Amino acid sequence: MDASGRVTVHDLARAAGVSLATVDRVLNGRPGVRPATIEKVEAAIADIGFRRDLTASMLARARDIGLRIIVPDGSNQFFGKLAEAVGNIGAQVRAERLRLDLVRIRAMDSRALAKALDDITPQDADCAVIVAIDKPEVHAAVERAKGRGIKIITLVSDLPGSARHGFVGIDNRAAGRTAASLMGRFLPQGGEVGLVAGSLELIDHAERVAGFRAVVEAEFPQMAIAGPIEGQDEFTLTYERTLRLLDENPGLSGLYNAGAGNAGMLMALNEKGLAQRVRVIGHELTGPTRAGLESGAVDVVLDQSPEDEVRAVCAAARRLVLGPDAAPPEQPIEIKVFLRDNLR
Amino acid sequence: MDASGRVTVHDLARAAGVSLATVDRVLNGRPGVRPATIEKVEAAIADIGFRRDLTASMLARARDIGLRIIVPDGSNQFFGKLAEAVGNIGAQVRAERLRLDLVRIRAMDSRALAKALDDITPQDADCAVIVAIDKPEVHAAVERAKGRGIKIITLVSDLPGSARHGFVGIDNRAAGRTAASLMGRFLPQGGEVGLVAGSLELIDHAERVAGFRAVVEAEFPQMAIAGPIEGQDEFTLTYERTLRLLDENPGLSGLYNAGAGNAGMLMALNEKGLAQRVRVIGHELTGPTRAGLESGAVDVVLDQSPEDEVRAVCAAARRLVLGPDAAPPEQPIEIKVFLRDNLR
DNA sequence: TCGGATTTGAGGTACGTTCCTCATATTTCG
DNA sequence: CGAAATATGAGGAACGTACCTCAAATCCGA
Repeated sequence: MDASGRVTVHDLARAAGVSLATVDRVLNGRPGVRPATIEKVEAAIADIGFRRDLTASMLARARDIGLRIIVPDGSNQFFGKLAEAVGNIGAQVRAERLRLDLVRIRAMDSRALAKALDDITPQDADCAVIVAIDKPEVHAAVERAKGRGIKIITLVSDLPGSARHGFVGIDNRAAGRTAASLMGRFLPQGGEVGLVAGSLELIDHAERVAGFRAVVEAEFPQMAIAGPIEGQDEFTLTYERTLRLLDENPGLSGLYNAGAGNAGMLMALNEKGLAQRVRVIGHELTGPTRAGLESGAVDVVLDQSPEDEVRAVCAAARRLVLGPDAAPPEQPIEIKVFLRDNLR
Repeated sequence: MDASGRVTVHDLARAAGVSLATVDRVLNGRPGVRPATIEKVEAAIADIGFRRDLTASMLARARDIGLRIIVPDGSNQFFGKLAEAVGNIGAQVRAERLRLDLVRIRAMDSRALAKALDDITPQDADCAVIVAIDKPEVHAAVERAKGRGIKIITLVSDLPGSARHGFVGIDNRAAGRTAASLMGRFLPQGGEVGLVAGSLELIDHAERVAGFRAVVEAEFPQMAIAGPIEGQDEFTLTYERTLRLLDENPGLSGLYNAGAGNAGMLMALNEKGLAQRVRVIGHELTGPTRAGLESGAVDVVLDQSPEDEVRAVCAAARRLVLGPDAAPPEQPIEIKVFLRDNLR
């Protein structure tokens, strides 16, 4: 240890009894080092407690870490906010040498997603971030990208069973359970609750619905469930199907929307004059849900903060590209619970 | 990857028509530069969009930013978690050249706090972090520390009207309002709710109680409030006073604890066999509240994450010591809402 | 044991800033 | 106007790591 108290690569080389060049090869995973030597260096790292100085490391590599973030396009408010968050956080992390570039593709189009992945060269980006669709062509494109040395992170929607390097998003089952737990307490003498989703073919929506169901069955047997209806996260479709749901179940006392079509659902509710009487729980703090909270039409919004998610993606990418101690340890994105009273 | 479209101090010097030395003087607030020259440099900064490269900056200054974090001692579970968070986050941010050192003093002892502040020399730390107590001796000590060039950040509990450089903590009024909003929905046909606090002389507790009251009066007139009782955040006192509260109000259907004495309150509740019947909302996710959520004795916990707060303190300190773009923009700590179903 | 392949060493430059010294230019004021 | 005070410039050495080149040492199989 030198006078500054800081353990440097030089100290490490001395401690391991090898040259600086070899230490560098080990630290940066370059080839041409015998396993025995690698072990010697790693032992020395643990021994003297070496930790790579990230500020120096970032400075020395003299290049950015590039992330290509692929976000579905369309009218979905949440993905709009996500894209916006990429812009905001991107500006902030530029000073830390992370470069975020955003690409938007048609929603639910797995071909377009695969093509966007194939388009990425190692020159473009070190890391690809995708909102996954669980289809064979996507799995294949992920494999190919990995073959080119590109790291893959799934965002919001995971790709189970694939070789992606990491996932950033909330636990959607827990979100559904939380919604049910609140709804059950809101309706202590029971009642009928309508379920709304975008599509049960979207893994996150399906998981929320399943979580909701599980808690209702286990803990609130006095509650009945109507639906789910599926509105494809589109305004008009969600509006129409909600209207029908309300007509068919005139005594409805609660509504849980596990999907994104909040505006349509709320319009139907308003039209029926039920906005204040029916307890409403929805997802994602966007224009319509925020307005709903403020007017009292919506009671609770469960939110996955796009900003937090983008930040987590940045941390994960740093970790993947620079090594495990380049970022705070991975921690799951938390589900935020908003009422009118704790809105920012 | 990028052919280095990077704007450096050299570019800045050229653009401003001054030397590198002068740019450095302006950037780091060193004396001996005419106002007119400073303006010239600042104009050039805006003009060419210069942003200081923090990785290089941190590397070059070759010293850590030191934070002295002063946390109350005692049986309060939350401050225990806060101290723990300082340890954890401290280990993480060492690689970013932040040095956190923790000092614990007797809780509620403003003299001890003032002394701890006076003990800090500029060699020890660049920045002092305190859980403030609103007393003259603390104000005075803050002034003296500022005089020595030490930055001051208040944590959890602010020091209104003082010269502290920043505050990190939640909006406690909003927390109280949120609790009331949930409680009101939990008891749609009204009922009596007991209020518990540590001490109304603690600003944060008082604000929570006030927020709770305000919402109940404005929106849930069918609800009645009993208390508040004050348990000094101590186990036995809170236990005894809760028992008395339950005896005097046998029909109580809700309990809101704005303070930290959750263990005592829950023990009383259990002893009366009311744990499942009474709706309970408390603060801070600690051992007792977590157990309460899991057993069903507690319905909701409002939490200010100590980890988030320590991280925010680090960001604020960086901003104070290195300049405004050394950290993400200041954003308030959010109130987290936990039910059993979204526990981590 | 030789020759080629692989592994290791030595040393340098670069990254963008901070902080230093010393010299020179400019301003201020008696 | 001249001397002292103040502003500015020029240049260089860190900070700790990455990445490069070239040479030397060591390994391995035939």
